Amino acid sequence: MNKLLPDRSKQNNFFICDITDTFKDDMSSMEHPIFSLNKAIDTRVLRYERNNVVIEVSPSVKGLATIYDKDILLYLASALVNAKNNNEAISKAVKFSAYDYLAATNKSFGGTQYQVFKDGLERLAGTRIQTNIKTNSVEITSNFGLIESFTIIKENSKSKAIAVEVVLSDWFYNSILGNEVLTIHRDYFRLRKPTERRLYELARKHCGNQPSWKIKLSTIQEKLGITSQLKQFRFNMRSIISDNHLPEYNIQMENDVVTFTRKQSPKPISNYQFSKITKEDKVDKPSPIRKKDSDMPILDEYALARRRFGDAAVIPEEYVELLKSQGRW
DNA sequence: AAGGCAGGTACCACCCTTTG
DNA sequence: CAAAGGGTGGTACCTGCCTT
Repeated sequence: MNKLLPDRSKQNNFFICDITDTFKDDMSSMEHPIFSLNKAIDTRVLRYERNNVVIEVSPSVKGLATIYDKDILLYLASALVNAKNNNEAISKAVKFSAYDYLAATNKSFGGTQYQVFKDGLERLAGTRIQTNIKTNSVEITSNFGLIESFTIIKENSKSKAIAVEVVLSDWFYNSILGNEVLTIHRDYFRLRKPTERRLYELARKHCGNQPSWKIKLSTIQEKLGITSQLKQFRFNMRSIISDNHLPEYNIQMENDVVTFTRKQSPKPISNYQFSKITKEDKVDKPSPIRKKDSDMPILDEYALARRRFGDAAVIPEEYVELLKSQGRW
């Protein structure tokens, strides 16, 4: 019987960068499964091709980064975004303690957790992504890791806290500078099954604030990155549906069509918080999205707004007005 | 063909102990 | 008491064999 993990968190919200969605522009509808759902070491090369854009995810000998390893990136994104919102200086190199990470992501503090944490860092650093995204009709092939490097610093003087310094890749860091922030429900970290975690991500992204969203079972299997047979996946889906653990969304399945519905009525859109942007913040400051030193593809405001308010949702006029007043629309 | 089922592998939580 | 480490058992995805 699959039970939710205990809730150890005291925080209400968790800000993340939705890093699997940062290959924007011509790839806006892409949901490439970058992270492995398999618990066994996964050394496959994942390849995705669409409209002459090729994305390849290659593991190191340690295997592909898993969906659990992604927690590290979520934690880092959260920490950086919070620091940025507090007007603190941020950089690509981030130092933090393993204990803080475990606490923030609802994990226990057993010795194995520290080992798992270290293995996760290795997989994150080892997993390489290669893509040939075109910018200004120049095709550039770039190859980068999920994180650039990491250093474990053991402090044995006063505390035993294991400090870790992670250097983020440009790709990830720029997505934070670009303010690509969504809030995920804290119960995400209580989801035990990798499949459940991916399902929540998909629901969050595609269903958003819409009342419902339908997708074929075989399509969702592909988007999730599930490689087992369809019959096996169908069986697993039934058990996930009967568990009904996903925060914010219900799932139903009929004739191999999966339907997501909101658990509660969506928040009134005028109360929707779009990543803490207020008029006061923005008017006299350049938009972080338009950072000059950002060499990543710039998201257009429309795509950004669509992301915030859901693909089919109407973008609130006041938000459009806000953007217009800043010359960003 | 399609579903049932068990085994492999690694991960994670739980419990307990050690360390400062 | 908080932080870190170790051992053990449950869990999840995938694979492949077996049954219907």
